[in-house]
Amino acid sequence: MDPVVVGRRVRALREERGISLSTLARLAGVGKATLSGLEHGTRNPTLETLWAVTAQLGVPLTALLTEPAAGPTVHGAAVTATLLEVFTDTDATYELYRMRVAPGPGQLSPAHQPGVTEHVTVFAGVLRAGPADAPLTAPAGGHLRWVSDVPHSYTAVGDEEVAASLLLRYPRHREPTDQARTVDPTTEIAIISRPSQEP
Amino acid sequence: MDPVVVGRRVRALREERGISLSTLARLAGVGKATLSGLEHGTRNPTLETLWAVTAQLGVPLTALLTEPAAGPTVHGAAVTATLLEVFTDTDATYELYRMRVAPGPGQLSPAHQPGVTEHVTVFAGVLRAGPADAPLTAPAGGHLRWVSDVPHSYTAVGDEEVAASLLLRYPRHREPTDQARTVDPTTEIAIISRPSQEP
DNA sequence: CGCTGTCGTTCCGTAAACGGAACAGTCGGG
DNA sequence: CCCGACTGTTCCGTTTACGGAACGACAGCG
Repeated sequence: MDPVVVGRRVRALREERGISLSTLARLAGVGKATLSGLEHGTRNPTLETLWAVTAQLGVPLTALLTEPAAGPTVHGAAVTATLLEVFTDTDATYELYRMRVAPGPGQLSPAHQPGVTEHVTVFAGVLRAGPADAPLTAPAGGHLRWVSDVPHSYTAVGDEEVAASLLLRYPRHREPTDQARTVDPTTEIAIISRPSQEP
Repeated sequence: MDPVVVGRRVRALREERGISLSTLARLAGVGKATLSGLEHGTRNPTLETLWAVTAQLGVPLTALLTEPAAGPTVHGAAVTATLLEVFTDTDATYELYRMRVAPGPGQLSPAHQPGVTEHVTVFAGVLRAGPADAPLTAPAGGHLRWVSDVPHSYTAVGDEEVAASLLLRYPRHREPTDQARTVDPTTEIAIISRPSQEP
């Protein structure tokens, strides 16, 4: 792990909050020299120092050291999705992904079960996604939503990689499939990136 | 964060692999005294030391530093938000939260830095949120977006608790060189929702 | 112009984290 | 028994990360 990367992230997080190095050092109870060296990557910070700084920034230590893939990640032709959270509600099951779409020819995904909807929030780049016969387009900051019981596509418009969050909503209608539709992330992810057998 | 907890995890990981303290110290290239003190929590380890040890154990640093069960949760009057992920892009830093809004009187949050936008996807319930003087409403499946450089509110409509995902976008700070003002996607969003001008 | 405050960096003495060596304790073989 | 190889802990000199102070740069104000 590169201490320079850690330092850049600390500085970025600090500047986003609009507080100065001196102020953050005082709030975190560390010396200004320590914080300055930490942000430049010229020091080899102590766990205590990192903890004090990140606690004041309100982020977990993971935010600085997030080199490994936190969750199960799938790679498709153009789409790379990381599962962030799965949770069930009274009437539906939700899966929240962080998605990246590489520029190029895009990717086609098969239909989901009836009633499944997808909700995409675009962070960066321009994304064209939705039903294969009528895709929608959204720039950074935009939002897309469609019923994905038909084949649907994901395509990055332009040369920039698209970053987005993808929410899949599976309505709870009792599925008597013997295949024990579990909440196993791997099977769910497989649906996204890889054609699965239609029943 | 308790260094004793970190030490216990290191020792547990090491013993799971059936290797001795001496050999791990030798493989990781750290002194036995360092590793012993680290496992006992009597030292305040350096990032370099932690990295060397975890690399030999084959686990990410987060395995030692991640909080049990979840990230930090922010509790407000009506809003409970847990930070899921922080990631930085070329243009901005994003913080993705899972948010719950309890029914009843809402909650008012102070303004963020200029250019910061919030993106909310509602999973369940009906949410009214946005700038305090002009909030927006979205049912389950809906999506809200606003520029949060003004005080903004979160309110659950009805008796049902609201579940949603909240994305905070902090654009990278670039001091206003108006002559070099390029087509920044943030600008478009700002115009749509609220014309934020320099004071 | 100086005065005053804050910005971030650099200098420096001190405290402590570091690696190497020496330490007691344990196991198995000659 | 003795020995050697090993365990993990403790001692110690060196290295270095630490916080405080001093520094130059910049901005607002009289």
